[in-house]
Amino acid sequence: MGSRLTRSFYARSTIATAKDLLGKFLVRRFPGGKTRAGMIVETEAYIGPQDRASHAFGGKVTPRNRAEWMVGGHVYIYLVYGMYWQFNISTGKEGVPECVLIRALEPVRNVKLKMQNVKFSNGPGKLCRWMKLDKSFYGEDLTKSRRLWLEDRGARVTRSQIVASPRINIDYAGAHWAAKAWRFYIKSNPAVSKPHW
DNA sequence: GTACAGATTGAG
DNA sequence: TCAATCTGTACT
Repeated sequence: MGSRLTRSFYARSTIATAKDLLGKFLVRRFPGGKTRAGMIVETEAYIGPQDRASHAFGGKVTPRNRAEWMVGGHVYIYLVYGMYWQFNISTGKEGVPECVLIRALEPVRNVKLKMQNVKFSNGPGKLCRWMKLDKSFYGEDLTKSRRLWLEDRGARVTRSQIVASPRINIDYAGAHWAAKAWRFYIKSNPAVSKPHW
């Protein structure tokens, strides 16, 4: 269908990648061959070690966050609140702890199967449940994986369609970092997660 | 070993 | 408005 995104797409500026991810398609292939796809409509950039909201703040390396340090295009997935997976993609060069959190997808409509509903994927925890993503994907290379990758299917998102706003639920990072407009979403898209402003 | 809070969600 | 639910991380 579309063309898979390659290393050069991810191994560069995190902010630019977070914006360019809007309109790209996340594709999941299940055992047996069935696939499920959704268009990315909302992202957030995390730019450690200086970013207080980042898990790599201060240059910290832990068993949980080591995937953040990988070259762009690898999966960084972790559990929050004891029950929700958060799907991130590493960005930049190896040794640079930056990543993009995928916060919402617009399901690709499948006329043959039952209609997909945005309610299944309009939040970071929900989209992982919908795509059946968990710790087993930790560190997976999206440029090579046979069960998870990203595609450009020709959808165009213009600069005027991109809204930048503060990231969600990171008040612990302090006013300065919480105010950074590093959350990006497609204007008026029905699958964007709750808080709009 | 123990304490504690979190890049969320859905129910009340 | 708030509980669910559990692991990583910090500290004793």
